[in-house]
Amino acid sequence: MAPAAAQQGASERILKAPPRTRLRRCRAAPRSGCRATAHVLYPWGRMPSSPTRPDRGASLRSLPAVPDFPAQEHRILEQWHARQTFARLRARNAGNEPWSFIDGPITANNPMGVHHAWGRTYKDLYQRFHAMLGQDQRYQNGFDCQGLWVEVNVERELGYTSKRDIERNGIDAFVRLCKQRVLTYAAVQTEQSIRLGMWMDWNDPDELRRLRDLLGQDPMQVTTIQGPDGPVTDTVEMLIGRLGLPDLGGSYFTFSNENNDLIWGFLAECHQRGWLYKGLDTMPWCTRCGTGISQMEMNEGYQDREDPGLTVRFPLVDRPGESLLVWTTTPWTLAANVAAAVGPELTYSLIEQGEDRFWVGKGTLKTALRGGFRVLTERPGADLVGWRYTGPFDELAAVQDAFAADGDRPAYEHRIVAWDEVGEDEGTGIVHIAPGCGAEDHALGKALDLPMVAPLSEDGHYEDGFGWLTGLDAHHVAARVVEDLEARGFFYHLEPYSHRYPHCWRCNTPLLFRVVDEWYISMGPVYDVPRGELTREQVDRSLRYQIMDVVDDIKWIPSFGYERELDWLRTMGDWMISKKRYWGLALPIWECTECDGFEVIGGREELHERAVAGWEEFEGHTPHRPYVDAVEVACSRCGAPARRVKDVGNPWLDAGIVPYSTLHYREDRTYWERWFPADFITESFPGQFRNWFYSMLAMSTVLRREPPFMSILGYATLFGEDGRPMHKSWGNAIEFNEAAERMGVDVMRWMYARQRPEDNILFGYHAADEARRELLVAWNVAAFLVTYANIAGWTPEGDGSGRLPTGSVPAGATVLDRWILSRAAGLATVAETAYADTDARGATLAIGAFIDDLSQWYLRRSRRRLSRNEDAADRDAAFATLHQALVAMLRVAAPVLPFLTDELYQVLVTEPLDLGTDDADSVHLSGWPAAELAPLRDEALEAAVADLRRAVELGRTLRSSAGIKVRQPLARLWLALPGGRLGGGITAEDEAALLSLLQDELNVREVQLIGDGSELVERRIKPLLPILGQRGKGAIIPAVMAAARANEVEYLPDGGARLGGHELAADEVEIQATPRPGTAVADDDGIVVVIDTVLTDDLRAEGDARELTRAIQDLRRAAGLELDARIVVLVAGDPAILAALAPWLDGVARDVLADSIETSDALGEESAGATEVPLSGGSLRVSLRTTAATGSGTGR
RNA sequence: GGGCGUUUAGCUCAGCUGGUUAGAGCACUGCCCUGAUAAGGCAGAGGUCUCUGGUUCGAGUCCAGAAACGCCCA
Repeated sequence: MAPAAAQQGASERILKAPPRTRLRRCRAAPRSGCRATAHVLYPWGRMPSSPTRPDRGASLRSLPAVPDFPAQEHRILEQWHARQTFARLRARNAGNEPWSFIDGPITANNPMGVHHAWGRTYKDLYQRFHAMLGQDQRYQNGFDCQGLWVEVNVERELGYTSKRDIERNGIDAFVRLCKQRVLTYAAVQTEQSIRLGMWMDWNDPDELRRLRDLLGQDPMQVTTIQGPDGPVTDTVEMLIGRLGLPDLGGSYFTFSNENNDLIWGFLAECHQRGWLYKGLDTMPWCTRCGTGISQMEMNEGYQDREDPGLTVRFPLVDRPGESLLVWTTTPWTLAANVAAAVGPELTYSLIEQGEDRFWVGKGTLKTALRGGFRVLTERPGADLVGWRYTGPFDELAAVQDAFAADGDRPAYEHRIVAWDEVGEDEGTGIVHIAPGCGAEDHALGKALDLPMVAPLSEDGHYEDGFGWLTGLDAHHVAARVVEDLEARGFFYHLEPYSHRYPHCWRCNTPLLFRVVDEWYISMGPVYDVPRGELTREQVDRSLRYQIMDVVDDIKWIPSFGYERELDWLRTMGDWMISKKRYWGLALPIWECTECDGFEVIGGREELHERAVAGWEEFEGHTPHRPYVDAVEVACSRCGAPARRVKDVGNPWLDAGIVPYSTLHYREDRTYWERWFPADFITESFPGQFRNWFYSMLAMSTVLRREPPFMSILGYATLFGEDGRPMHKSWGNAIEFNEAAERMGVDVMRWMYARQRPEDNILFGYHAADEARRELLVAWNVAAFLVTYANIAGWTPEGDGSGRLPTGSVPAGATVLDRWILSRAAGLATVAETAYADTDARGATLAIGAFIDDLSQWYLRRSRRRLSRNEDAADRDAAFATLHQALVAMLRVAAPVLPFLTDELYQVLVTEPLDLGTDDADSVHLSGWPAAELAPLRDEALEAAVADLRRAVELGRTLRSSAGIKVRQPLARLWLALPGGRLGGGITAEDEAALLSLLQDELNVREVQLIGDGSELVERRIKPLLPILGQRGKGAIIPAVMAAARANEVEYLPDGGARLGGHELAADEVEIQATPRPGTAVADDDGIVVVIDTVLTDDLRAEGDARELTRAIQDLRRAAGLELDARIVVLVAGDPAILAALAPWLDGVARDVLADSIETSDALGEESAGATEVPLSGGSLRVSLRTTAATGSGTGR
């Protein structure tokens, strides 16, 4: 605390004549320096001058007018660290009822972005809320470590261009670099997450970097790291493999031994049930990465691309002179052509062009052909089926081999086949079929038992047997193929063709299709009956339906997630789990070198037992390539050695197992049962239905047939402020670190929390400014409290046990005090329901509304009570109320705004109560306040104030339209209320107090309540339509409403009314006051306000006095005076005006802290800074000077 | 081609189980309040609630169809 600040607010000002003595109450102040002080008070509160004030030590730390959120957040982070705040929170809740959250692992491959911060805000805020409820939690963050994305980045850093580079330089070195990269970014993301305010069981980032460096030196060196239960010593490689396990603590890493081992177990389980198989398929293939791309991944990589649109001719063998015209955008696949497909239902035309005769789909004649033509005949596609044609590359050895007779199968020739999928939207209506180069082609080829020509190697070059093509890169042969076809007479036409084409989602290489072996988990059959009608046996056979049953038990937020997941499960193909890469889960599949059997090993122990060779090489290593590849087992079918397939696993396996691996499913079943299933998970919806959500569901269904999590919150996508995806080259990208330091993370968290999760968020500094302004209002309220509490010498009192008394109305509280406290209690209740229901938005909006009420109503209406109040008891009640309301808000908002709330909590609670680390010295240790605040709730009062505020708005509208400033007092205001009462259900005393508030707010000398009998208003009827509708009287509504609008109403003695010939009961109508036409009135829903606009001289003079006060305050501020600096005011002008003002000058002096107001008919020399103040009767010149007595004051 | 979502003011979005006169924030204009002052308030302007049809006494809201956009799947 700055010494200057500590000395502030030393004296209490009682600004009233005549002189008297007053004792200031001594507040409970644990620090020294509190003593009762007597002040002699002079007229207008002149104080004995005292340049240095007594240091009472009990003042509140003053707050800057404009907070520096980022700087403040850094200070709070240090404070949390120094005071072990999080550790104490965990200790306090340990053993309580658990609330289980499982963190979806973030890929530790790059610094985290602002889009990660969105999800991580949810993760943190719900954890913080449940901690405030006292629930025990695990707080384990997760890092996703294995997979192609890490490999690609490491390759880039190394400048590698293909898999051959990796093998040449050693798989072990490459895998080690991948591990190092993961550790690097795990450390970075840890630091960033801490910056975001996430409370998790974090590793020390420096320790992660140390392990990374040691791994780089020598993975086998032994080192020691500090675990939660003591030091752990092992080789560096093995320590890294044990990260996140109980003895090391910290974040979980999906590359851990335990994670990998449990996946082995899962795959072995799948195998036992017969669901694991090797499939041969054409699949999208990235030639750079040398790997197949799953359907799921392919969907992420569609991009616009221009390809050659090539039309070729296939001469018909049995119809000399006639050819098929076939169109393709992938000329490289023509060498693998096997058939030409026609739509059996389509019509085909034989046309003549010069010497040539072509068969073309009738619907494509105009687009496919070039130049004039003549139609010779037409035939249905079905007629063409079976015709033989000459293929474009029949001379190639590979083609001849594929077409040759093989066993039972006769030799094959190119021919026309029927395919329902053939369309006429583009091309020629005749489709080139290459079962070795396309997924659909492959399926068709399988169905028709066509031969297959597979032209490409892993890196996308033609295999042997393709003549001049052999060895060429398929990406770059189009031009030469076209040349070749032209030379040999197969060419018809070429033009560029733009379309969406799949690209590798990691490296952007256009994908090709290739025939490969991959490993799959069967999802089981899809039955063509509604789920409800499936038999038990059917479900037992089909994993997809078992998963669906699990999905039924989960609460999806937003609810459409449920349907999405089911839809995905209904339509998904088998789950491809293999990838021909290096860094990842080593698939535990050992293939026999002799027979076609394979073994699936369920864990490291089992592998050890069954190993027949190579165990020594593997021992001491994590289960990664290349060491695990050395182990051989014996084939259980034929006894021959079996070797591990070289594939690694799909990374979603890694993330999907975490509800088991991180909850110690294998080694501590009691622990697992305590935390499984998770109560809550949250991730971004797009994509995860088929990724993390799916893999967790699938794995948990196989292992337990139970849901791994009970509720799931999905959120949408983050875009730049311009509505486009964030992209560095578009200039709309914002890095997390930059955003954190420029706007502050609380502002960011506020934006995220108030966003509707299912809507995409537009993120940027403009939006941040809006959010920031909301928080500034809360800040201003606190700053105001601190400033004036210090001037008044007020500090909060503890209850003696390190706590703040909450839930009781301070002695001497006004109706407004009780109102804001009721609002605070209501806020806590509403926010609790919202948070508990995973509705951070609801909580955030409620907090925002409360801040608004606190600032716009409570504080604005209470300013005078807090600043220039002669009644200390009343003033203290106001301070106590404002303090309690503010602290209540801080506690409710703490999960969303951990920094801002704790900073203010320090100032308002921790410091003045002198709380230490044995107490709740942080808002995050203060517990959830709803129960404490509940006794303060008074809903009738809240309703009454709502009415009052509406009346105030009407009054302001009237003043505004009459052109009368609020500063100008008015004689009276008439008010009509529905039912004649404010709200209803409050005491007459409260009502009177609220009306005097109205009087003050609208600056009128008198408020008169009027009934509907007054000549100012008339009765108006409002039929209650929903009630009428419910009672089946809908048909009479038009007539009733017409009468109501015309005010043709007959009021009945029982409170009912007759309208348009229909009699309505008392409870079917509401009778309201409405302005009688022609008066200066405003109304809204039965509230009517009328103002008296007649100004008397007396009223004008009072208005002038307020005008003068305003002007002097402006001068004070312009002169940079301290809030409590004393002044002398000089006023010059027309004596008549001065005379009219005279009765009000004492009041003015009091308000502006003037020792005296000197009047004259002309200003002297010292009036250089004088200002002209226009008043009703003419203007005055006003200036001021400080008195010598001015003290050090309250700086701001 | 199928599924899901979205469509309300210039922009971003509220609008609960249908109730007659559709709101907020930002931006714009004017005014006001103010020792919370780099904040705050009021007012103005700005809308065929995407379109068509239906249910209903009454539709932004419910139903059906269409269109556009987005996501997912084929």
